Amino acid sequence: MRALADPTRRSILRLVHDDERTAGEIAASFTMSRPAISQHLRVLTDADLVTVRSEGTRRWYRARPERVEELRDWLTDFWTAGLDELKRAAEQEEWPDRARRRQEPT
Amino acid sequence: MRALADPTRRSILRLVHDDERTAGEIAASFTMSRPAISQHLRVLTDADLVTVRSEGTRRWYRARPERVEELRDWLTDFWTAGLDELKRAAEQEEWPDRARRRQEPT
DNA sequence: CGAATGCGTAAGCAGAGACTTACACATCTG
DNA sequence: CAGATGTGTAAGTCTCTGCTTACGCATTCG
Repeated sequence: MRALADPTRRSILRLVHDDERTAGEIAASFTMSRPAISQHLRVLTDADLVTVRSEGTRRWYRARPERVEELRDWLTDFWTAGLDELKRAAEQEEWPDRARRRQEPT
Repeated sequence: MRALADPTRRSILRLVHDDERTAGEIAASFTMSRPAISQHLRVLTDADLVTVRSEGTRRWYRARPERVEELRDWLTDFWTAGLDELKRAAEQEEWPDRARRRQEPT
């Protein structure tokens, strides 16, 4: 989710949507420095939104469409299905008990 | 999009999904300070994800479901429909012309 | 009125995030 | 092997974000 929050990363994702591309090719599409793109690519791969394939010195990147769809489905679920359970969970916060857990619900 | 990137804001959104709630009620659901929630509510209202209604000294918040669905639709479009145009636009970056605009594509 | 309630805003701070330049490393190529 | 090529990593900077405390401003209520 956070990976998609950045516009540059969204652009990158679209670039490698149907064509495999090398890091250099991708970087050439932007004005910013190559390392910056490399870091964005790292975020995207960590989020499993793209896959990498090494070929010689080059690294080919490709999007993983199923992951984006996963995210869209999650967004749907977030909003409709299972809402009641989630809401109840959120409301539990209203009566804090001693076992206070880190604030990182879905 | 950025508004949904924060987990606290997502929780708030769910809280006011089907019930109108006051700022105080919402704040009581979290461990963090009330002003912090107030700021999150501001982000959400700025993003038109919730509406506010003043009643006396209280402020009632409610989610705008259509906006979330809008976002989900956007995500779908982002990934499927209109992809070619968007991709072409992104690739234009490859040949930067003098009129360089701020890096903020979709 | 004046105090109390319910909120938002201001200001400050610590940490995260998106860049940069400089560098390291692997792989091809002569 | 040595240089060139393609790429990731390190380290530093600047800005944004999410919090906090302190305060200000309406509204209600005694």
